[in-house]
Amino acid sequence: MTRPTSSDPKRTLTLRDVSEASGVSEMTVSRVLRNRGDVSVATRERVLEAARSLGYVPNKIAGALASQRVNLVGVIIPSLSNMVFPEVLAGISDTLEDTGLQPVVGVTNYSPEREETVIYEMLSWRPSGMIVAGLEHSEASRAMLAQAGIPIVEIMDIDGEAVDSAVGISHYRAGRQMAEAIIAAGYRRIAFLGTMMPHDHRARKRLKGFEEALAKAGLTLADSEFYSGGSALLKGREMTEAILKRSPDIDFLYYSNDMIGAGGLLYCLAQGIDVPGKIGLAGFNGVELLDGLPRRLATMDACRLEIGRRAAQIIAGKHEGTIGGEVIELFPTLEPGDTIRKG
Amino acid sequence: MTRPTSSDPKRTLTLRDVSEASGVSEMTVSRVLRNRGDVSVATRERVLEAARSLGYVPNKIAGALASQRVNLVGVIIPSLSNMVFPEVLAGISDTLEDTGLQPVVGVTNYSPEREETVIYEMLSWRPSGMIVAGLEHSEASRAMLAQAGIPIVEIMDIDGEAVDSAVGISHYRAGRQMAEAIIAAGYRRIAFLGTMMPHDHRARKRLKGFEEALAKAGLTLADSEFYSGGSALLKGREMTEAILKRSPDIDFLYYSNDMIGAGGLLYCLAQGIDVPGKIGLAGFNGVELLDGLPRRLATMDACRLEIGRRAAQIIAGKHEGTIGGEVIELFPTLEPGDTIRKG
DNA sequence: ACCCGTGCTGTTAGCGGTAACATTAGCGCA
DNA sequence: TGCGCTAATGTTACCGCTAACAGCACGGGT
Repeated sequence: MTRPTSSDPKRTLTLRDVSEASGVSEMTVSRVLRNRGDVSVATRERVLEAARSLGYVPNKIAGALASQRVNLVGVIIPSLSNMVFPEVLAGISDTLEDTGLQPVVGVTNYSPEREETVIYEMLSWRPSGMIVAGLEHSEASRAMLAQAGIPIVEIMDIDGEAVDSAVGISHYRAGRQMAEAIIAAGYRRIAFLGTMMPHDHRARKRLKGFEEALAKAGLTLADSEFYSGGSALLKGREMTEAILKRSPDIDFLYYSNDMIGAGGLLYCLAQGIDVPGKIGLAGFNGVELLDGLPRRLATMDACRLEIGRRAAQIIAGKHEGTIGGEVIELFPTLEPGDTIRKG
Repeated sequence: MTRPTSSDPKRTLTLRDVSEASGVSEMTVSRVLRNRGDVSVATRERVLEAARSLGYVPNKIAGALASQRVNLVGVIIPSLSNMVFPEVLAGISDTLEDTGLQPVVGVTNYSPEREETVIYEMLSWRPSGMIVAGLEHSEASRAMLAQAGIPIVEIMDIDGEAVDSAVGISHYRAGRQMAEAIIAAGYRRIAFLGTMMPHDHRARKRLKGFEEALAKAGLTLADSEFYSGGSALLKGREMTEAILKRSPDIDFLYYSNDMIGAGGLLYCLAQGIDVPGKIGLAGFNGVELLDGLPRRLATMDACRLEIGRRAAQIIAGKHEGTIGGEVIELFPTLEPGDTIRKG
């Protein structure tokens, strides 16, 4: 109440103010502002001018309530602190851009309880659709999503049952594929390094596929190391040091993500270890960061941008009409980089 | 209309459904669901049970319209694709967590026009407060924020005039301080490497402070290199190579962010250049990533978590009462790392 | 002349909640 | 016994906007 603000806004403006200022009914103002229905050029100009000069900002809350339409799409992801979800988001925003829909992000920190809360909060705003990372949710979460009566797209993963639609890759198969490539390249004493976050289902599925492919070749994991929290690059370095000290005969290190893989790579190079001759390395994700490394880490692109795009398309499409769940599987490409022996 | 969903939800539920199911008035249901006012234990139980079994999710749109209260805080940032804003966000979420307020993120991609749109959209949901990165906005943006009648906090930067409140550091002084430290360490042929994004005002201010401090010591930038887009780590490497080839007598490289600084560091180490003996390096931001590098890059912590926290506190506080803009300056600490000669 | 379509504008009735006030029952106490 | 008080619940009037329909002037076809 102290600082002066231009043209004292004691009360926030409504359609009525614009209507009075321009001498037409509220309804006509509403029509002008939404570009809907027929309005003569003259009144349109007059209304726009009035709205602009007053600094009117429509109240979407009232609008949404009256029209039963909300241009929001809820996007629920576990974390923002690694590069993977922002990239999915970018794909979503791009695609939603020219549909009038707008993404609203919620973060769960890999906690199912938190996810439940975030979904509940999100749904209470009656969005036009929801994009949720992963297929694993609490019973209550699944129920809420199923009941919501809006298109739901679960992303990243397709190894499981979707509530409605799904777009993603098979992490299980991604793990297998990487294992097969490693075995084909002649590595035999293979170790795994990853997170121990119990709720990173996708990392778990990759490991499962990986181990099964090893088993098929008569191999088992030679060693493994898990971490949680902290700087991934540093953890990668530390875990690599630890595992190589403990099991010096290891000839391959499979990391659950590129960031720790990069840490491991830097460690190996600093130690003068022959990569990929003596030890091979591989990560997962295809993060941009890797381009700047002294040597290109083998990895597997998780199709993040594409996943975002497809998910957004589904929402935007159903928004227009079609009903019915669809599951879209994308196929990651193995990028051998310079850290797996050729052939 | 094809897939079966549990207990067919043709129409979405309202208070009335819960009220009928539990035999009390809508008002009482509303009270129970919001924990407000006196309700007997018996009816409370009954209502909760009914709500739960129906799977009722309240409609916040209607609630917000009726109560003229929205528990959202708009957060507008230029980008999600470098680690800095997610960290600010983390600070904001943490602090908002137990205030009943919820952040909603908008991304501008460093475009003032986009920012204007995002602010407009955001305000049209009548949030309880807004947190906006930077002090530079279009006239229209500033006007909208000023008129909104809600607490506004501009973050990251304090070199300029705030619409309402501000929390941040002086990038200008941060640049000066780094220059002084570099000069004090005995470096004289100093180059700058950074983005050429015309809208990264904070990087610009750092450079300005940096150059002024050089000037005071009778120095000027020996060379400079700019980039845009692409993998920052890779760009850092490439720019470093380019600048060192062009100006081999450079003895210090000041990077506008840690990511390109890290790329430069990796390049120098790979080339066997004596760091910090022959060439010193410094970045800006204090990103976690750096912990995993072979050598710790000199940098300056931008207080990102703290900025987020303080901004959120201001919003939450004003939400409760106080009015009046406040400007909080935080002071980044110089972390010399291992890439500046000692004294 | 009549009717009907078309272009523009206004009126009415909610959307699904909540603030504020009204109502009722039950109780202690003078 | 009757008053005032509190606890528990209900009633009414919106919140700011939009869907749906109504009104009206004008013009052209028949």
